[in-house]
Amino acid sequence: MPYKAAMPELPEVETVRRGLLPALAGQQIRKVLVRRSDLRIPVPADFARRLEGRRVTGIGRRGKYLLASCDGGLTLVIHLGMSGRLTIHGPDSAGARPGRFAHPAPLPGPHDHIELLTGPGARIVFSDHRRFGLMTLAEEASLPQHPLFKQMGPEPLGPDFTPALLAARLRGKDTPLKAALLDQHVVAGLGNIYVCEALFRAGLSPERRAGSLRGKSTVRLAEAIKTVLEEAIEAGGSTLRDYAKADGSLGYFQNEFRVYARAGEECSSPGCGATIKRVVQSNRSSFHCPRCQR
DNA sequence: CTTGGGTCCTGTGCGC
DNA sequence: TGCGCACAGGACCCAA
Repeated sequence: MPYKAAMPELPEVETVRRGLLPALAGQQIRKVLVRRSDLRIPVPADFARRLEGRRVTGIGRRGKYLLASCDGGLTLVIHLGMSGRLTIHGPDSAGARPGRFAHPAPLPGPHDHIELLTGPGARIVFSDHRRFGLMTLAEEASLPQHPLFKQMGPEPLGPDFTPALLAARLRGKDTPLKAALLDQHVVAGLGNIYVCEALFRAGLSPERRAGSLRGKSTVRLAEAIKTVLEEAIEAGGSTLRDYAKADGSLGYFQNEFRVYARAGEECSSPGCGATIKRVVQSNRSSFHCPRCQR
């Protein structure tokens, strides 16, 4: 099965965050265009009015969500869903750096739903042909209580994410490990690709009951999750320097997948020799090595 | 409470 | 060459 496009999971979102920083942080949002408001969560009717004139003070990330802090305590919340893209355009004249910005500015495409204008010709375009993504606003002070974040699990790259914490999150769960790790309430930011890859690196079967992990397995899993995410961010960062779009889709980490989309290929583990299998769990493909992963 | 399945959306790639 | 359909999947929603 050929690899198609990068799905925005934590590493891709982090790559987008870093790519967006120089174009948006410190800038004033002068004008907001909402061409379509029927995203996963409807864009609020007062979205443009509340955002226009604010200065972006920083860009953070929580799980797969981007959080653009604006002055006045307002936060622009962005989720890329499956197919969301943020493209940086302009500016028109001074400062345009070929290869860094997409230019000249094309006419808006049918899936360019929201534009943030930051200067003459300078803008950030949010496009999402499947409209699984969203853009909305929230008061920064109330973000922890926001429905999107209130129940969200720990950041896997945060200092709190220890094997003990992971063990506590998985304890008592009767679901397969695959489903448990896809659940954003257990750990934030993992999607199908990195769950597959982390489970391979940890030597754990995606069909293993989540509550059955003990000591060393939990340690291996927590370390595998951190390692695979860090490696993917590193790969994304290395390509971001060279390409125009802050969409996280041009990373080379796809070449590093050891099981994802590799059904039928030989396991890359030295001396294993088994064939990578694809099984369907929760209507999602799970790729794994039946010999290395128990 | 937990768990699992359906659903949304549209571009891509395959078989016939 | 064109048509129809399976597939990709993040996260919400609801039923059991």
